[in-house]
Amino acid sequence: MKLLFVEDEPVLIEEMENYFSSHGFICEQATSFSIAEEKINNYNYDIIVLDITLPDGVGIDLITDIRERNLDTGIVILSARNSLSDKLTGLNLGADDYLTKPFFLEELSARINALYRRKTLKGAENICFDDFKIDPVSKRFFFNEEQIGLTRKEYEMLLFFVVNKNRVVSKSSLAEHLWGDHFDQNDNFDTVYVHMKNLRKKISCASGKDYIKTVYGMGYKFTF
Amino acid sequence: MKLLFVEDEPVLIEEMENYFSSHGFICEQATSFSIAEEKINNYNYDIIVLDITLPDGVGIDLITDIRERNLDTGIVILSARNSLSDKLTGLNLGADDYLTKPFFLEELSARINALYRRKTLKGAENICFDDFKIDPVSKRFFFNEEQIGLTRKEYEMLLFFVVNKNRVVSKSSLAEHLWGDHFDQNDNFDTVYVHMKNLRKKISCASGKDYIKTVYGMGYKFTF
DNA sequence: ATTGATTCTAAAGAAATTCTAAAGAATTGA
DNA sequence: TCAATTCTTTAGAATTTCTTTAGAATCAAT
Repeated sequence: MKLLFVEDEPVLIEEMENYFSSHGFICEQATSFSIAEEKINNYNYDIIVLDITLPDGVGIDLITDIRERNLDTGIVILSARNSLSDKLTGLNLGADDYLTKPFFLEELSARINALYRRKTLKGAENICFDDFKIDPVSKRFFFNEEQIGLTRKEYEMLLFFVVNKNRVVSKSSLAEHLWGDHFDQNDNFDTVYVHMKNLRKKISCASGKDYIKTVYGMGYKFTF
Repeated sequence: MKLLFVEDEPVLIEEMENYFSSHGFICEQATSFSIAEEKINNYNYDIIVLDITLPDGVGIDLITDIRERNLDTGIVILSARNSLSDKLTGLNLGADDYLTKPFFLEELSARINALYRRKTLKGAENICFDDFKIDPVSKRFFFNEEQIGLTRKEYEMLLFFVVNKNRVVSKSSLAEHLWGDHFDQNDNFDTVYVHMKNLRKKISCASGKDYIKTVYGMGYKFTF
């Protein structure tokens, strides 16, 4: 679950990142219009929290970029002005929700969670393969109705593999997905290896099969 | 897949080389106009990333050199934020894409991959010949839908042959393509021979045919 | 604070790939 | 034909990449 915060106030953006990353979201920041534009055009986010007053542009203009790129991205608008017209323009352009500054993080959280629920509930009730079932709402994983306890990283990893089934997933893109900005190219893949090991073990303990193949020098491939 | 980075900022060029070589590309650097010119006139690259502001010349002037030499080379221009006219001239002269500095490596990556896809598949999803199929996205090779596990060198070698089908490929250009700068003219071709052997074996094991003919004293020729 | 769970680091060992070297086969041209 | 050159093949050494383990650091909840 990847969020992007577009906001120029350093204190607020830090607070949001802190709060949501500690609540299990993978977070990225964009502190200006131009940064936001570049990120939006090159990545997919599940939800984007968008301040509409930015030093180098009007946040609302980003909404069309977002919608062009991915119809499924949730958009929450933040505005200092409690102006009805901004709100309406934003919602008309395709924002999903609106919040007036100042606000409590808990309120933003409630809205993001609601949006997340709407998004995940919409198409995908449960993801099933063989005797496995993934419930994206409760973030749980089952084998024959028996729950397999996964940690957050393991769950995110599995979901990424399932979404990219039958495709070779490079370690870099896996790491980028799991750690976002915070994974840097010079880091080694030690932690990726460890999480892989643990995830594989849990899956094969339950089913006896190994669904994730290693593609030497390329990455991993999940098939079912 | 061979890239050339033309860029005079040492930090940036190192970052780019790091990033892309760890993502499976073969990379070379040119830190000045003159070096770039020399390389472009003597080697072929799949994609050239070209900073247009260089200490000893204007990068745009290289575009015509590149186009004269090889119509198929992808060109991505890097430019400072304000110089719109440069970008337009570049695109008019035959660049394929441009990127404004500063940028995220991931963005450059997205564009290079897009260009690569456009180049290698030109519309079609996969490259096919006889009962073989190459999927350039996941870098896999199939015979009758059965995957043939190739190592990276074998895969790059095969792709080079397929791209140059019906043409005699010299060992030098093959080595040049596979090892770039790191292959030096005094090296012998022992490893080329070994990889050839292994690639041929895998192909003929699957199909019973030998697609790669030896042209004594010249090189190899791939036909189908 | 203490506990327990998760995540990360580091290092050793395994496995796959890549390269080296050397011997033998094929091709060329004198 | 035969020497020189070029290419093929093989075996194994070196290197790179991946797995596994154990324990340290971090985080979360009591």
